Amino acid sequence: MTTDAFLADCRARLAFDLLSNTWNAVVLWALRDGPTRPVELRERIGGISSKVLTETLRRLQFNGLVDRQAHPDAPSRVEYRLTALGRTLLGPIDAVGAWVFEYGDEVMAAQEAACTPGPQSSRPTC
Amino acid sequence: MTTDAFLADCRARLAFDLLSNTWNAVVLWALRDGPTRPVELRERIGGISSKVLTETLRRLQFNGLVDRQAHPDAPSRVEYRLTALGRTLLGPIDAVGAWVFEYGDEVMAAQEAACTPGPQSSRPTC
DNA sequence: CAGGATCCCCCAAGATACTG
DNA sequence: CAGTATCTTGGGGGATCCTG
Repeated sequence: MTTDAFLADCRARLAFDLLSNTWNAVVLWALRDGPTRPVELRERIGGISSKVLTETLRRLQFNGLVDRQAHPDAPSRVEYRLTALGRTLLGPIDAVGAWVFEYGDEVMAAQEAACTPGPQSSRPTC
Repeated sequence: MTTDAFLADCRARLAFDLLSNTWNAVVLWALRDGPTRPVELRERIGGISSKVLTETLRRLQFNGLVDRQAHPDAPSRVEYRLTALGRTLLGPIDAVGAWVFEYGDEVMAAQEAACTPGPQSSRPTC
């Protein structure tokens, strides 16, 4: 369904660009349970630097998917949360996530099968 | 649903890595209607160089999502097609695609709204 | 704690040209 | 037409240090 035109249709690639970052989807996902502070996010996610996290959040903000809230009283207390728009993206993200839990093994198997003469994977070592 | 752990769970990020390329999803999509030759693919997709297309196909092949078939008689006749595994990814991809057709405008609106003082988007001009 | 400023690396992706 | 070989580049992403 949807449309046959991912192809050359610039608009259609928008979403892929949104998910074409290492961290965008992960951060969105990490925000799914409500407003969260950066520290919290970093703990949940693991392996993301503070700098990159900030960059990612800014990017998501720019695309209207995430909302920044500086706590009035406390100085160093900030929270980020999904916007209504951002929440709608959880569906598709979940679809992708579900796929991995079902077929991830097959992909890894295929990788190893082709590994001896192997070229480049999108994530060689894991 | 699925799992809360995208986070630090390496395996969970596999799928995102698969979709974290500019062309992976697009090419998979372009293959949805059956075996296709490279030329055909390039025409359908538009804006992809032969080199990058080949790279992408190799990558998808390596992950077991795509299948290469050299035509026996004709020399320069090759076809690529989705494997069974690759076909299962069409679902999630479609979910993402559907999302864009529903909410793409809102994203673009958000971008323009923030455009005057705007930082970087994942696709500034389109 | 939030997050800016720097420096550096790497590689996906573009352009171009060439072979079978 | 299919595919490879080079060369180049933009920018994502890591590490580190420093501030309000």
